[in-house]
Amino acid sequence: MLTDRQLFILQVIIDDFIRSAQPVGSRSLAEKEEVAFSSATIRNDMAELEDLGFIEKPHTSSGRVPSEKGYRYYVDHLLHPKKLNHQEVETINSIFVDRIYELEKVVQKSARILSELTNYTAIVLGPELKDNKVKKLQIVPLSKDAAIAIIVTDTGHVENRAFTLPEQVNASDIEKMVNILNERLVGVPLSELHDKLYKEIVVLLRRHINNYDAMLSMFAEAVDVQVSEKLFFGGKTNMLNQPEFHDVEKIRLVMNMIDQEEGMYRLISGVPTGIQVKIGKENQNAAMEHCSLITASYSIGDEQVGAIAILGPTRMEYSRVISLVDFLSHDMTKALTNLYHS
Amino acid sequence: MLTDRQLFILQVIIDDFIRSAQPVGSRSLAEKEEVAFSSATIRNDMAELEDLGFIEKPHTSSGRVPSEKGYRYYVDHLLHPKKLNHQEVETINSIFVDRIYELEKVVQKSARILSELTNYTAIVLGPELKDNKVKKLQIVPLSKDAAIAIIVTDTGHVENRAFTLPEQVNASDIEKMVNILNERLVGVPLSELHDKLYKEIVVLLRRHINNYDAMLSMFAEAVDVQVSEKLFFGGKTNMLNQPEFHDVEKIRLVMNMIDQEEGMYRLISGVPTGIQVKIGKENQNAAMEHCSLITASYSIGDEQVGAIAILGPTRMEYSRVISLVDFLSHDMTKALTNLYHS
DNA sequence: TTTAGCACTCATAATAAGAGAGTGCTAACA
DNA sequence: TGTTAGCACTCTCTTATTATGAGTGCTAAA
Repeated sequence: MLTDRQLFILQVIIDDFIRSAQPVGSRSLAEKEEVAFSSATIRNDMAELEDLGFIEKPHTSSGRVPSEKGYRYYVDHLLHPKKLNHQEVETINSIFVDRIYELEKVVQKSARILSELTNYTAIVLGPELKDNKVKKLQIVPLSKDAAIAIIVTDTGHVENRAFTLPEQVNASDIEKMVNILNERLVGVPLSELHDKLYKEIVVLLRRHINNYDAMLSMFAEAVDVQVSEKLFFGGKTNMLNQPEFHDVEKIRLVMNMIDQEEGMYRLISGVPTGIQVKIGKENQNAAMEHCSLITASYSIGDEQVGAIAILGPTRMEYSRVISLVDFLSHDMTKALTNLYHS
Repeated sequence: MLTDRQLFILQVIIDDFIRSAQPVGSRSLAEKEEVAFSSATIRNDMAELEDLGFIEKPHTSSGRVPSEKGYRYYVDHLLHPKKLNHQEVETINSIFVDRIYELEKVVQKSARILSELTNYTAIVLGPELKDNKVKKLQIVPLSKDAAIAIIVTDTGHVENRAFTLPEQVNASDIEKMVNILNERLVGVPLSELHDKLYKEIVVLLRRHINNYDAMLSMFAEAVDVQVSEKLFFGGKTNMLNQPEFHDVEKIRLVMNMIDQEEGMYRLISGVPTGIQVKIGKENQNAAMEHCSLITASYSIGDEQVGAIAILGPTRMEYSRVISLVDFLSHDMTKALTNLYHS
């Protein structure tokens, strides 16, 4: 069982290491104003903390460094949330002065600003579209055999995709089809589009359109493509500034990870509601072994639709980052809810 | 004046250095099969080449390294274009099996494949849109005061932007407006859109629509936003694999450069027709001091519309990269011209 | 004109010696 | 019993010293 003093020492060690990136020794700790014990006392407690696995020594006669378990305990029990200063609040709020229907821009800007505030890498998962409802469908023929399908959703998102026109389909067929689609599909959530097309629409098309089956399958395919949420990044290269990544070998893995959206997507999508901190190996990913990922979800109304994340070294300013991410996610939820849920 | 032998030696030095990244000495050169002179002879020629500034020594007693001037001469006069092998041709051609109207995808894929073939960073500037012609305009109201403007061009590109609806504008106004816009603007190049709106359309709108001036200015603003060509990247982190960038300081500048699209855009847009090689300081950019940039333009018909670029260390496989970039740019021109210019 | 030979240079690697920060342990102290 | 002072010990890091060797420039011979 840990004494209060030991916990205090653990906390000071971690705080210090987060600041300096240097192993911290008993002597330098004892010299701190807020620490009232002698270096020997601290050494005893350090030995205990090390036995329990909260801190470790890079080598026999060096200061101590927090272990992942130490960070974990720190995040779970020792953290006092850092209050954001006026400046920071201002900066975050400035994200939302933009025209809010330009959702992509807002999200993009969030990522940029968050990375600038933290000096880490920010990743924002744009709001999920599957619950967006169709506002308008359009087919624009480009040539004899190609056309563009356009879907506008109630949130102002526009999806478009090219598809091949079957033969024997003429302009009036297309017009009829667009009419039918709009009559029947406006208000339908994107996630149900495919089903509706094949269950309800197919019947109507059969009646009115030549070669309806080819046309429908082409269109459906165009529309069906996974409307995946998009990732936005800020400060992709910030990791290069961290002293623990002064070694090119270490950085390569991480940079590759960041740059290859797929892996990041897997990591970010499907985070639980609220704030989550994943430290080092907890990320279950070799590239992230020396990184921590702090995520926060945001919602429209009660439904979680996206996430914000900060990727930094395990030696991260947890307290400050958590506050920032928390604040932004709430702001985001507020803004989106106001917009789409009132 | 350089003798043939000196030029040959220069070429072998550069070829060797490109392969090994190590300064090359007279002895190791003399040992090569294709070199028939003694190391002493080579030393004499090297001294000459150094006097003329084509090669230099990192320090007094090390082998020689090509200077920028050396690379320049090499690229301009010594290069024998490397024939692409079957595999490479296949790979590049595979880019164009995709449905060609999915232009963004094709361009994206080009960047990826080019970076994989070269192990450098590939940048592709998507085709310019300013000569695209309007195929269809659409306004989709989202709420009382917001709407989405959509422009579809004849190349299948879809631009969309949110804008604020002025008060006193009702659904029938919008419908009228869309009709007028489509009647008058289909076939107009995007670059002339703004002018046409304010010269021809404004007159018509005045007659038919409430609050036409507010509506027009809102719409025009939405439509006016610079439809800037988009950059696509492949292998952003490939630079990390280059031994000359094993130092984090050096890499930071370059990575920042790559990541901040703006600078890259300035560098790539406005390249001349055909292949261009910019070596080191020729790029006029501190971050690119140790990099070379190989660019090739591609066209639709006779008109240059975009560019392909490879960014690598000055110690780049010029011969191979030039061939690849050249081949791809011609393929691209062919594909686009077939599509849009026939 | 080319090449062999040789002294010279200088980065790199290996080795040794100190300095210093930090530890663990013991014994004294409150 | 918990805390602290003292001290020997460990181990990294820095600096100095010394080979080692690849490579050069120069001279003289072929």
